[in-house]
Amino acid sequence: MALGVDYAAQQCSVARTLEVVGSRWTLLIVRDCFFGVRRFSDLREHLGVSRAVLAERLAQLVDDGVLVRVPSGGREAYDLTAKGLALWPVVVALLAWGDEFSAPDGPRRLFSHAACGTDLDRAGACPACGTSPSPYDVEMRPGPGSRGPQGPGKVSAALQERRRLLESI
Amino acid sequence: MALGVDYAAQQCSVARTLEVVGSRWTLLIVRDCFFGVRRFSDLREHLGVSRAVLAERLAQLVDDGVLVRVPSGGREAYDLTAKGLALWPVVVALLAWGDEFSAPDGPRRLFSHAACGTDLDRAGACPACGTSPSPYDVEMRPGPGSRGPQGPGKVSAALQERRRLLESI
DNA sequence: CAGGTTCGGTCTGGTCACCGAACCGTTGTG
DNA sequence: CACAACGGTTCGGTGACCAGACCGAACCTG
Repeated sequence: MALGVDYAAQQCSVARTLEVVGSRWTLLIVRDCFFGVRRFSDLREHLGVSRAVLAERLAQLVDDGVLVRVPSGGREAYDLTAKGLALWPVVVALLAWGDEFSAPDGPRRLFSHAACGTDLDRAGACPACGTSPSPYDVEMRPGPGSRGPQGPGKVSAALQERRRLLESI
Repeated sequence: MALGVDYAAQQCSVARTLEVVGSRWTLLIVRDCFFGVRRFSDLREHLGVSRAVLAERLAQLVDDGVLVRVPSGGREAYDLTAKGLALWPVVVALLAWGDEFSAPDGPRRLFSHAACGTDLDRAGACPACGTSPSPYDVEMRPGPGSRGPQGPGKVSAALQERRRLLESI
């Protein structure tokens, strides 16, 4: 991780993972990528992170093979790679814990299996199908804990719509 | 999180969770608690974190209800609360990702369901029973990626033994 | 093509978190 | 009682993070 980038002698896989995604903002950037935020300015608007840090994190994530930088309509965009998509269970686990202990009004977002419409359980699995759908097959919509868009920006507004994960905003 | 503790306006559960466990070392401390490390000096020996930071993190985790401080044989110890135990899926998800992408020799540790002896899958579920066992019912042992104790300390040595999770070292 | 705007960054100066090392009070132990 | 181990706290030094200024390239706009 940044923050004194290495957990030195740690061989443990948890530490190895945190070296990649353990820095401040990194996992929130990854989360936003799952939500379809792909552009520098959109990430900046939605996260409120400083330009310098965002640039550094994106470069690091590209370096680590979590994201790829792709030109898109004359501008740059960042897409999750297979390695990045594999972080979905991490995001789900963090989300579930936050929903359970820090969301008194209930989840702010709900996720459902697009194929069958069933809401996912806390582990990210579809109770009806008995499988854990890929994020491509997951739909997101506001939940009871939602208090409307959190900011005035177009990204916050877009994330209030029912939408498919990974679909570009 | 420390590191400029708050993700400000972020209402998202992922951000809320990271405010609690997103600081450097925090999740490694929690991981060690699952492994049975309970004492200040043992955590320090195993993690190599500075005294000041460890003290601050432990105090914060107790404040946040993830750990409880309990006297144990005249000394202090830290135990996971129910809220802390609920972080098991987060640790499992990070572990799985690290095993998949940063462990060329295979996992350093393997986990099995104590009740039936079956190895857990990447999601932390028991393929034989079809359930995700509580960490109390999980046994840990060295895997193919293990290169022996990573340090000379008694904690590193103890973690090379086959042992039940959460069992005090 | 001149002038302005948007985008995706880099640079800078200040602040705050992290680090190693030293210090300190309490609790066993010989 | 001397002494060590434990669980911290305190203290400079270093480096990460922040907001804000600056900058080059691409794209309108007239």
